[in-house]
Amino acid sequence: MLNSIIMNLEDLSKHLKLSQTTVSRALNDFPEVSEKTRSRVKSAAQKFGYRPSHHAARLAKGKAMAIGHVVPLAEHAMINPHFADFIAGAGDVYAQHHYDMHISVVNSDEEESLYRDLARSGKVDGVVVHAPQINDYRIPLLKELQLPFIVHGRCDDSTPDYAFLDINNKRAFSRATEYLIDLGHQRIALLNGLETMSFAVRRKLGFIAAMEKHNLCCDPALMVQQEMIEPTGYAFTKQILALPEPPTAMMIASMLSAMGAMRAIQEVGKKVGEDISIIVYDDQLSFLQNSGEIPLFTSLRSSIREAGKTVATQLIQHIQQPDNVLPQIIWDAEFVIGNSTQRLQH
Amino acid sequence: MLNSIIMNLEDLSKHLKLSQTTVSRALNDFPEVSEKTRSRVKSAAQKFGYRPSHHAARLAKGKAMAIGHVVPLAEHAMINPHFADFIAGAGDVYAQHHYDMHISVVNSDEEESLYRDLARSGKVDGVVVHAPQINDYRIPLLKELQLPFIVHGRCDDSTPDYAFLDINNKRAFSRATEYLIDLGHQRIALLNGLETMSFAVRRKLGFIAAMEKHNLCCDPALMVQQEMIEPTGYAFTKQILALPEPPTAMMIASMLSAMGAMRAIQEVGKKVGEDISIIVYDDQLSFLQNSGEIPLFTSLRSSIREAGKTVATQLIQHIQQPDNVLPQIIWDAEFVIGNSTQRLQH
DNA sequence: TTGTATGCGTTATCAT
DNA sequence: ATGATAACGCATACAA
Repeated sequence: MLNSIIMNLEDLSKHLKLSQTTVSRALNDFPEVSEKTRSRVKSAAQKFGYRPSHHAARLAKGKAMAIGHVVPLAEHAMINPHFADFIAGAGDVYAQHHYDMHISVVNSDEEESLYRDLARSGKVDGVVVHAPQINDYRIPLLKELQLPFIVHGRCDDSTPDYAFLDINNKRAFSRATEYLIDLGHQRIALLNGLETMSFAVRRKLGFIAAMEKHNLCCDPALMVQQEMIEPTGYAFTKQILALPEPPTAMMIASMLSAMGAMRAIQEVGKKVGEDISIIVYDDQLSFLQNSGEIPLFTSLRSSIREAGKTVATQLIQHIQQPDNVLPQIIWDAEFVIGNSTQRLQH
Repeated sequence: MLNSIIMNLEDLSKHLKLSQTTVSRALNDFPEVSEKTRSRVKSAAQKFGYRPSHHAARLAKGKAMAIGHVVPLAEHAMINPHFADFIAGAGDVYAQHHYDMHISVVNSDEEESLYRDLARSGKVDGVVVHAPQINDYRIPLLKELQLPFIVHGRCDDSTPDYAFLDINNKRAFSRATEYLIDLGHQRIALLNGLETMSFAVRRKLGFIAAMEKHNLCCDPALMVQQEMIEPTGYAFTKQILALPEPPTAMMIASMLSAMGAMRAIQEVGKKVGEDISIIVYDDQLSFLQNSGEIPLFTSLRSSIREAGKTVATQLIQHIQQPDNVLPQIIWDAEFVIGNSTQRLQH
């Protein structure tokens, strides 16, 4: 390959003594081009390492062939550990469909302006909305801008129609809580995520529904909403284990929190499963595997990477065929029995 | 704002009864435009929600105003948990400088082709090379393609000149190992990362250098190279604790592995710090904080998010002023005493 | 099956 | 201080 020369379509067509049109058609696999010409063109392109100018092609076509992801992030804020796996799944799909992935890291106060720019500048053909909030302003904004989008997660139910992929978090948590109750547990703690996140609200609703159905009380001292990381899981678990009447079971909203909870439990000399039962929501992050023949934790699980794939696929389909209306998808989390739950011993 | 209409430069200039040239100059803050005209143009642009077409501007300027990041990823492979924090740091800098971040997820076998496309298509003005390997083919490739790049990490020393930002991993590990030796430890385990990664090789070199300096033997049974995640840390630690002569201290290459090691240690009824000392390399991932007044772990630490910022800054500087040659930067990891190390008890 | 001419929406050059 | 006109490098409607 002759990489010292950078060729454009004009150079290449002159070299081949063909028109730019024909060369363009040959490279883009138009059917009317003769096989002979096509192979001649393609091998020349290969030889010279020709690649069409991205921006020229996009300008001519009027399509960005790119999807945007916006990551709101204050200076010292935590970046959501789920993000990488979601991106990996979505990025995989983009690559297959020859779409580009455009990621913007942005201060919260500039976020609206960013969405406007994304829509009007033609940088992207659509966006994925991450971390939906209660009553999220982005849904009406994106509708106004007429920029195709799909939400990973859900806003509250009062929000008008929009496309999303979400887990049935309420059902997942009510079901798992009932499982603990069936095992005889009555004092059950809820280690939840921040309640600005709609998934956390739904999980709490599911938890409460199960408890109330069985006439059990939700002790506020056993419930917390906080960032789902190891240290917070550790601290809260330490705290509730020191209560006069500690819980015998816990519902935990993430693997990272569960790691912290486990550390706290072991530190006070108790055993997960035997002395205290745990069910954890497992997003199957690639670096936090809860697998094996019998997994460490009894868990609710769904793959966030698969979610990324599905969201990306749906959005691309819609962009390519706008009459193909974006769906509302709700997945049920899988419930997997592991080693962290046992019948309550008396 | 009137968002129903999408205006381009021509529309806007006609509305203002000015030439496109003047409008463009006003919006791009050229000095020759009168203040009166500029403010008139800008407020009209604001009013109509005008944003210049991204691809048209890029085509005209001949610059992509974008930086690429390539994430090689097989179907079921793990995505590096460090990636998100690095991206957060880099993305922050891109936003400040009005650069776009372009991320490609790619199968390893298509990676070379992707780099060629990135370079020739003008999609990006430069790339960040992640996870450098021993004798990494990407360095000569990117040089051949004349695409500006900077490596996060380092290849082996035989590789010709290239720009990078790396930690002095060898010194970090030799220093920390010596600290353990000074505390009286002699049987020290090394829980390292995969040895295809150059940082793991350097860390091992540092470990061995310290041990040999003090005439201590590096028992192969106490050393492992594996993916740095919780389950592998757990399994290896379980294994070495069951040896007839278990180690009294461990050097661990990541926080995730250390979480696993801690779980194994607690499970056999021993205490981190008291019964076994641990020093961990802490990349300060935002979701794995090892902070507090006295941190849980004695650690070597450096912020991967800061690394992302610095790498991005350097690359942008070089792209904007190519005579501003890309540097080779080596940071020393900070050594912080926490609660996981103690003098060996006899 | 191939070629000609034009458009995409900017920025840059050269006038005025 | 402002304007007319020409790139930028493709894709595409229309012609042959």
